[in-house]
Amino acid sequence: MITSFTEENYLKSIYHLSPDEGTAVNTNAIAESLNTKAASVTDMLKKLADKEFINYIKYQGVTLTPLGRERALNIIRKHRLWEVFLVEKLNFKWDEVHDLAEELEHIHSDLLINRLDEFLEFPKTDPHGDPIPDKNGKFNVPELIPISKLKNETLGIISGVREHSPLFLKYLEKTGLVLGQEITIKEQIEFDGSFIISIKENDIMISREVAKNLLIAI
Amino acid sequence: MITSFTEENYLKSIYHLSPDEGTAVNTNAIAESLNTKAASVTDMLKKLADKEFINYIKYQGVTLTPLGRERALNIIRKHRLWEVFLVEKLNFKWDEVHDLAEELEHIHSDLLINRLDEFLEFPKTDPHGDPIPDKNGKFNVPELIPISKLKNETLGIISGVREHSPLFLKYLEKTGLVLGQEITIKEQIEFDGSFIISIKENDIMISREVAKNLLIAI
DNA sequence: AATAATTTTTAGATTAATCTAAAAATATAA
DNA sequence: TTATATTTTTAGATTAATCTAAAAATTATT
Repeated sequence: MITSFTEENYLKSIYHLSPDEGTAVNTNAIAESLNTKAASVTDMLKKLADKEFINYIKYQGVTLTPLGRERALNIIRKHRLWEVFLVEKLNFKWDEVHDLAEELEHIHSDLLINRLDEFLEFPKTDPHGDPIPDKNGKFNVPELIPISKLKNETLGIISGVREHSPLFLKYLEKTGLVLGQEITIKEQIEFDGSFIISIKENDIMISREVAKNLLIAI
Repeated sequence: MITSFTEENYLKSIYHLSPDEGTAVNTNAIAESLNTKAASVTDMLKKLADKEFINYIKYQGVTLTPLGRERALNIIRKHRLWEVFLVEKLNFKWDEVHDLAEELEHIHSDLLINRLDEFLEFPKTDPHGDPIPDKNGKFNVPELIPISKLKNETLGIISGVREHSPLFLKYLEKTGLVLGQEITIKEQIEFDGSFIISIKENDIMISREVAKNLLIAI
């Protein structure tokens, strides 16, 4: 079954908005995430339901069918592998690759993406630490915890982000908060929820907002 | 000025159908090359003329404006660089890359394509011997001559093809008629216009049809 | 449980790209 | 040079994706 770029973006959006597999996703949430209107979403949901990519009951939101989930993961796989390519081979920064990957993810060829995977030596994560599904859609969800939930004196390695905006990523880069960096949580300031963490022998302060969006492997 | 995939395919088609810059291209020729109908072409020509990519006079065919030519060459540049990438880095065969490059050529980013160009070490030709325009749209047209126009005892190097169908390319590959291969024209058979050529100490026969589509640098 | 607020869907348009069929213009041939 | 053939354009529909405005359904609140 052929899918248009638009359909693929809807499937991806529904996937990303599902906290777990069974929970239904709202029309409005999809509309917001795709910068479109609820009426447009309803139209597309009917179409995706016809094609058996989603389970759709009027007014009740949607869930992905196994077929829809497979397709969504295939697109996410492509997105993340292209991101690795852009960063590893073409020297893009991690804050520059998202929009390009949004285009590249829609290139329709499993052979191409599997060759790319091989060329990149089967990376397990993308430049933001997000896991890359293998050709069968399987991937490990690493157990990452936001700094905001960690206790003082915890030692860990920066391994992912919850927020992918270029502004946030550039800030992290500038501050040395890059993937793989070891840090220690020193203390939380009660007043505003900000944190003092130590990184490379220095103590630095990060806001609660940053702490919530920086993921650590312990 | 943003261009849709469709508009880009029209520009590319018009470029490829212009034997030289001044000569107008017919509506029907475009329709045939894009597998569409003349009525659809007329509609699109009006649009491209509005956007100042082409000079269009009703019933008189079209030529590219400098802007249209620039855009066409930019797409061709992308197409050919992606083909090099697919062959050199992802181990595709020269008969497998066309359709993929048709998709990849529409990725909108000059930065990406310039980085790719650099990564590939600024190739001058694609896997079929076609020249790759540089970032300013400049390229050398190599002087290539079809075997069918060469005299006996001419020695030359296979450097391009006039026909890009996978069937033809696979045949060439199987027969050892690959880019860079040195050959000598031995004789032409008057009866059917076929040729006997020598390649790696062996004499082989190729049809007139093949001889017309195999380009040689002398 | 009735009312208010919110969410979602329907109805009816719009735009880009396409089509078929018919009309108009151009090119070719008697 | 008139008639015929071919090419191109116009007219009017169609499809995918979108929109606004209004109606319907669901959820929240008194």
